[in-house]
Amino acid sequence: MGSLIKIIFPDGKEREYPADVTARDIIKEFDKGLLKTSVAAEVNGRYVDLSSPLHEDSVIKPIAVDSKEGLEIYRHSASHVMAQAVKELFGDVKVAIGPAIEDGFYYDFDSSRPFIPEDLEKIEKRMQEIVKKDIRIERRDLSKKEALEFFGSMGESYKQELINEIPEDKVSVYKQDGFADLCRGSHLPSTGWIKAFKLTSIAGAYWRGNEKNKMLQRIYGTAFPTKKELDDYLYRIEEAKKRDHRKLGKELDLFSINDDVGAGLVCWHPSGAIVRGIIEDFWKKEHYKHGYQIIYTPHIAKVDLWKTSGHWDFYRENLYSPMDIEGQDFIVKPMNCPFHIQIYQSRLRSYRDLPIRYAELGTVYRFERSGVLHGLLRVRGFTQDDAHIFCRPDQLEEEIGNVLNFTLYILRSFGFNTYDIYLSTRPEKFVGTLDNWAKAEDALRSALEKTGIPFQVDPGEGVFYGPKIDIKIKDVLDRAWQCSTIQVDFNLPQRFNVTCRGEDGKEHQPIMIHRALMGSLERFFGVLIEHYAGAFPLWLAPVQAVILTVTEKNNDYAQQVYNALRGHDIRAELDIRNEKLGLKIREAQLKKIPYMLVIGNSEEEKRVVAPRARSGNTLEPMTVEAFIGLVDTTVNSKQ
RNA sequence: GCCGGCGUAGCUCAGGGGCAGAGCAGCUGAUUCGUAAUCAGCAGGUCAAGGGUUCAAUUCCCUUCGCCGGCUCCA
Repeated sequence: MGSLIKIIFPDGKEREYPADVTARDIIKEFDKGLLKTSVAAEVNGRYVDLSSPLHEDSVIKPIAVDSKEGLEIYRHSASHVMAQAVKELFGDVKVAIGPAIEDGFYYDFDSSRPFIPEDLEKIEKRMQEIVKKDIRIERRDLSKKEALEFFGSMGESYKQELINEIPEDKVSVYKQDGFADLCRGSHLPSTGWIKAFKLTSIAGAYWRGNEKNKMLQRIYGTAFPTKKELDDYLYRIEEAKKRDHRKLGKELDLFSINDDVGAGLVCWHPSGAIVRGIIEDFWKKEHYKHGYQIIYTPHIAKVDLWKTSGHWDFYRENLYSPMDIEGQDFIVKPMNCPFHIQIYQSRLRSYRDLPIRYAELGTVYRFERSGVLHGLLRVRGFTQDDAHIFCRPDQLEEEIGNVLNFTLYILRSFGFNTYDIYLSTRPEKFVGTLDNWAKAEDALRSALEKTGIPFQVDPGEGVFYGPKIDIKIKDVLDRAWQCSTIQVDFNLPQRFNVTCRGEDGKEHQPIMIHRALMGSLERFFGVLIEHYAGAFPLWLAPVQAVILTVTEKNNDYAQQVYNALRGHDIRAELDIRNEKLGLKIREAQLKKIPYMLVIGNSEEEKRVVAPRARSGNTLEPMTVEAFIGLVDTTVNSKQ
């Protein structure tokens, strides 16, 4: 008291203040208007409440409600308001944790009675009341002992458990009315700040994410600074649902997953199969170009193969049970690698032969727990675009670089230009030598750096047998799906005793690289459907053009046009039904067919077609040859 | 696997202890039509499956299967 501290403003100016000045006072003096939009302040790199007194020389920066940090604070306070509402409405609940998340917030409760959807409305209503009361949110710093007693007296055992794990002596508690929560902060000044929120769903969630613990009830919600932003968000969610590949898959007749067949097993319908066929053809052509050899291997094999590989021990949970064939156990394959190794080992290999790159569109089956299945994105049977590269240590870096560039080239061909890339390094349990790991990690890292694309390192997240690069693609609901993976493997070559004859005439062990570019065709197709909202670009579209007649009088000419297109390998359909043009266009539009070729009397007279693009644009009438040329150019550019 | 919700015609969905409903799609007929729905008629069902309660179950209860939202898991 009496002493002064030096404050550095956001604009760099300095001024002195008494030592108990609050962040609010300073921001107010700096810019009064700013106070209305600031939810907290960043002081010396730490977030503090506006009401916190500053005790030392500080660099201060207001946190705006619409900044990333501000929104997080805003939502975190919204989750506290929800918890208060729940505690008020349902007396016997205990609170667990309630953070802000990417699109909103959640809070986990331990409640003897499960929440039902109607409860959400009740809770929302109570939240409105709490917001209306504009209750001050106050911070109190307590010693751990005080905090333990405080939460103990309320029976909040989860909070006690959390307190016990906090290393510092002091903890902070945020209070609003009778509700108090253990929380690092910071928070909004009062509940009245919360303008727009909505509770979205109820779900079970294990305490601390561990399935051995009790399952709690989680309520998800979201909050935005304005009603408009909330509405926009909810609208975006609705729009995203329209792109859901499960919905579009049915509407566009692309695939089905049928109870009678079994959960997680995909049937590709003709239209979906055409897209898959095009993807596969493209994939094969590019693999030959990039020095791969394409192979085929069986769907079942003796279980011993997977005992040797180690999968039988490590991943038994995910393998289907063996079937007895003439007294020997066979299983349906969960991976392709052992077969590729067998092919490698079918004769003696020289170091001169390496690298050997075997690629296969291999269909594998893995048991996934029923709760995790999800359309095409998480299934029990799928086709990997798999490859195994056997190379010498000195070839590793170049091979990884090639694979990475190849992957990006393929993904870009399908219109995917942004990804999340992760480099996972050596975990605690690992096989192979430290030296090899270091070399492999360096090879992966340097290959990634050469692409210039940002990536994230996940320390210790590698598989036990080697480091890896994962590339994730985001779907429209912003869920990230792993497609591409590049993994170095020191383990399998050892287990199968994979060797090559070296320059010195002795046996050497090559390194194996596992890689999948699209991951699985099923998942990739699912992501593709959502990416394009079912409106596939011309080169992938199951039907590229449909010929629509105005009346039956034009049938003969329409048939000639159809034959011409078919003759040029254009996937065309002929709609000569006795229906009005408007209906035919509507139906073609709903099927998302790229081009509709309208043929009436005037087109027939001039021997032309009148194309209408999927966008709704009508093009100038053109000859069939001109249209074929247009299709060829567009297909070649993959637009 | 766990928590919650759901399962009715090919699709989207309403209904509800006492004869099972609509729209679209389908079929038949009429209509010959110019850029997102022509009109009329007909047909369509073990109400997911199995068990229980009841005079009576599609409806209420239990089990199983599947789907949806999460959790956990994901070589």
